[in-house]
Amino acid sequence: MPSLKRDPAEKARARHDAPKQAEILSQTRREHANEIAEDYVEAIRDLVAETGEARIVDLAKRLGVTHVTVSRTIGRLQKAGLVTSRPYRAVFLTERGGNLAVECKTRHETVVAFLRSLGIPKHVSEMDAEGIEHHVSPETLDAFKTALRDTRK
Amino acid sequence: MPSLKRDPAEKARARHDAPKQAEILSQTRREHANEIAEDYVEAIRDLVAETGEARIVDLAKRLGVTHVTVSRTIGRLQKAGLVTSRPYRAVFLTERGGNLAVECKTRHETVVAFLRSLGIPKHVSEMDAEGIEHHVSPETLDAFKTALRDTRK
DNA sequence: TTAATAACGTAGCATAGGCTACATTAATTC
DNA sequence: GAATTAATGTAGCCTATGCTACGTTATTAA
Repeated sequence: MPSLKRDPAEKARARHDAPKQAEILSQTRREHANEIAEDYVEAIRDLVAETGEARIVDLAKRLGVTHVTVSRTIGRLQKAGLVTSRPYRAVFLTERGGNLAVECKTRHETVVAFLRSLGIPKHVSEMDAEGIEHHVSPETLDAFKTALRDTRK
Repeated sequence: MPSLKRDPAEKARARHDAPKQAEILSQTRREHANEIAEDYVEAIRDLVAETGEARIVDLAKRLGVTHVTVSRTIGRLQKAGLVTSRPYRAVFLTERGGNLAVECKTRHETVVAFLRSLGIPKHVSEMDAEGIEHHVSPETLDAFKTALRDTRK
């Protein structure tokens, strides 16, 4: 019968790596909060590069959500200082938003190139990179770049 | 002055890859829904292996959230058929939950081993793997395994 | 056997991120 | 210049995932 108050020895063992694991998972959750911001600034940057401006409808199409969701999220990004927006006008990146976008873009490209270098097909690389890129630390990104250099040699 | 109805040519260009990109991002969002389930079944599996049962408090400690969050999530996992639970009792995995846990564990270990093989330090590998593992397709996982085999040769 | 306490449950709040339905604004067009 | 329509905004709903505060249950210990 499982007891409500467990053997302290077992508890200690169970808890041994718990704080460390908890910290890792908390960190991963924190990263997730940034994923959407990164996806948005990347999309805004692309649209501005392609058409000169980022309209809410086009962001909605590119991100696969409704314009309502985009509109609300843009409000949050504006509060976060990543974009500027005025009612019924296009959205643009602030300097901070632009820097983040560039960082995301290069990181994305590195991850895709690295996966491709492992022989993974293009569409799979693109798909996986979209999820992976938000969880790649600078150290790991460097390791990817190094591996790419070595492959090309 | 930005116009509300844009040049159709520019619009078409902007929208060119939008559906594809939207689908990728939607898929990534869908994956996210499974991430927490995977983290939970892994934690439950570990606790059962270590102490014979998975109590809510211990899950809370390991996952870095309060027991309330765990309790509610366990309810969802039960509805999803991944765990069994009764009030004031420990949580256990169903067969499906167990299978998922094993799959997650081996995938996690593969990702960590692969990152380690790139020269990335242990703690960084563990940290990044926690985020990356949920976004690794079977193809990419195979590529990781192959790369590991080649490294060891 | 009763009191203490650890574990768990419940109520209720917050935020993020989705949605539909409908109102409003601004650009185009007639 | 008025009508049309695309783009945007607003209201309101949903789920998931966090939380605190407080009540309840079950085990342990006095």
